[in-house]
Amino acid sequence: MGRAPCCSKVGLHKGPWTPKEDALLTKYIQAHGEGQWKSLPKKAGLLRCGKSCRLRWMNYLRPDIKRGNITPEEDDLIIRMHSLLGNRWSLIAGRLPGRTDNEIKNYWNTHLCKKLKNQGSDDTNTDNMLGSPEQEPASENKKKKKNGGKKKKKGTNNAEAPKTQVYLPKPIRVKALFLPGTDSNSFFTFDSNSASGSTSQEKEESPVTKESNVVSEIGNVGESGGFGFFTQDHDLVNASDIECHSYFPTDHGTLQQLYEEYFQLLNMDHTQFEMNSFAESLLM
DNA sequence: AATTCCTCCAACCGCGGAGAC
DNA sequence: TGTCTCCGCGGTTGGAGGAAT
Repeated sequence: MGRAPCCSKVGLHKGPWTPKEDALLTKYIQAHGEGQWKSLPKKAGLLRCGKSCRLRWMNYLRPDIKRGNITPEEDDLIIRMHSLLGNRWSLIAGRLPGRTDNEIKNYWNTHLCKKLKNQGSDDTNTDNMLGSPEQEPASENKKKKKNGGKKKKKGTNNAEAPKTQVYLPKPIRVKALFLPGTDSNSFFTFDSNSASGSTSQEKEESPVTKESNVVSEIGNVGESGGFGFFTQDHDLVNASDIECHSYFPTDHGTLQQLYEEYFQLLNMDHTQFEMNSFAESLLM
């Protein structure tokens, strides 16, 4: 007995948005701000569910949305971020100002997946990424569907696809931090999470071992648009303020040093950061 | 010109986390 | 502590439009 779709209420519109609906939504949000999505449609005079309104606003109507083709620089960044983070579209989108997670997800599924396959890269196989589930391009799914394939439900394919053993605490969403007075590379997104959140199965392997793997993976990222890290005092240090601001350190000694610094923080009982945070912080 | 196939992307669906109660 | 509601995310679908036959 599944949950009823949020738009199942009789009389609510579904499908493409009309210019009139867009105008109503935009006008309302400009007057009252975002949020309260549940009650927003009623107040704005829209026959839509709140979820639909949120999606429309976030993906298309927001004034800071950048429309148009993905640039080669963005393309490159998406590939590198994806190799590190897997299908964390919102995190990747957070690194690309004006781009939405939906847009990046679509772009990945339609362009990059294909491109990387043609290049013989294994990056399309997300099994080796940080906890991302295996994923096929949308077109592949569609072909399956056309051949009589059924919609894959979350959590129903565990028996078929063996779970990866990669340690991955589920991240908690935290708003991106904007460090004033610097360029767009200076903002910094991180996840905070308790390292104790892992399951007994996940604990079988030492976090040190797994995190070391992540560090070695970071080493493959190559140059990145700046990064930041935590100091012992937990201050954020913006990479643009330090010498190596534009390039990721590629020598293992530096990486090892950063990793050890991170691991010390892990051992502090009041502040524990998950490995993803570390990896992300290095990327930012 | 008609039909089929393929690609792209806007939008929907279901799930899980966080916070309120 | 358990339940409920809201929000946000990732996966998936469906249709429009272009390309190929």
